[in-house]
Amino acid sequence: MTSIERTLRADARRNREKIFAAARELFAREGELVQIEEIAAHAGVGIGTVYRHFPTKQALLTEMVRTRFSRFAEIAIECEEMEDPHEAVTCLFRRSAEEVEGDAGFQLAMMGSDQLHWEGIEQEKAAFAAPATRIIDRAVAAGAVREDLTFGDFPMLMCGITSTMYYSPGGAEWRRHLDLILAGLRPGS
Amino acid sequence: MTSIERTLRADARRNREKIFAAARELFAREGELVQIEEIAAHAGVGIGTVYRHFPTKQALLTEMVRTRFSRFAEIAIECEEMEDPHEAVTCLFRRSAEEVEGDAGFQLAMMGSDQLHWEGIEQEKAAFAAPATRIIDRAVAAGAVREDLTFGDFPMLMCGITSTMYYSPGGAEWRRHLDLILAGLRPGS
DNA sequence: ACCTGAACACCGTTCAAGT
DNA sequence: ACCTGAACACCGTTCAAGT
Repeated sequence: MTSIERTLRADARRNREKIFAAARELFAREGELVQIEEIAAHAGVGIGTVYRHFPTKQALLTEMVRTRFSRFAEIAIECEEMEDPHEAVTCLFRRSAEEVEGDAGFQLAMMGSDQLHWEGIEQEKAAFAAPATRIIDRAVAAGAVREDLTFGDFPMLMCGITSTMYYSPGGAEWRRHLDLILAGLRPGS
Repeated sequence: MTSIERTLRADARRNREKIFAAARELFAREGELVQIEEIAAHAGVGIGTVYRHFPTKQALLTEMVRTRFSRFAEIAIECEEMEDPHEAVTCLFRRSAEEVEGDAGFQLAMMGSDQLHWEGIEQEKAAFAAPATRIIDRAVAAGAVREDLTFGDFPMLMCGITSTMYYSPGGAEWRRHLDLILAGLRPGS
């Protein structure tokens, strides 16, 4: 709980949480198509209350992406514990992708994670980048992946996989995409 | 020139062309952010005239994507002429990607090329699919790429590469993405 | 036949009035 | 302090009036 949330009046904090939960559910289902009025209705508050807690629609969505994204650091840390350097890399890609599955809004966010759209989650990015970089560097050092692989490739490739999820929803087509990507990481290009 | 364009009054046809040219330029530069009013102003006509020629904004954009996309078939046919089966595949990916470069609107279209958004270009898709399928099947038969590669992988992978172009504009980062993809197509996964 | 732009609809955002 | 929803702004789309 942040200090802002701590100092909120009890009813205001409940409202904030209801708005957040509604937004999360609807954003996951409908992506950027969610309307503020719909979120407000679903949360049982007026639109003005939504704007009191989140200055813009974008700010609300960013806040949700932040919480979702923070899971990535945990995943990376878990993958890092794997013995085999190559399996750790595979784990990093696969589990990150699975985390995005089923949340259209989060997928959109991941597609543009380099972009201005999603400023404000720098801290979460850094918390993920540290273990993820170690995983990739270790695999490079062990000769388990192509020697020019860097952490910077991760968001780029993730963007591609996520695009497949978003534009070919429901199916498991993205797993095929992932497999081809992983094949491309093998050493000796 | 389609039969519809042929039967248009001379001034109407000129207007249609001006609208189309304006839309193409602005869509390439601004993507989906282009406003109809801006296109109309740039073409020197009223907004009503834009709607007379194209029933919706989406229809106008689809029409432009259609002309852009028709280049893909030509590219595929040229790539097919290459001696080396593997080089033909590389050519197909690289030149298709280059065709999309520098046109933000077209990139958006390619990202969702499987999707409803871009219905109405089936004919152009088929004209591209035929030579592209031959290129890929030939490379598979020659053992030049992984044996499970199919034409269906092309739009999926293109979607990924195009996402990198769109979300990391200007840079050549997408070429890195392409290189990793191509590496993933090598035989023996 | 075709063109025009005022008017309408929709949705993000603001703010005066209420508790 | 916080909540509410009518009102505003913006942009896609329509349609009555004009040539």
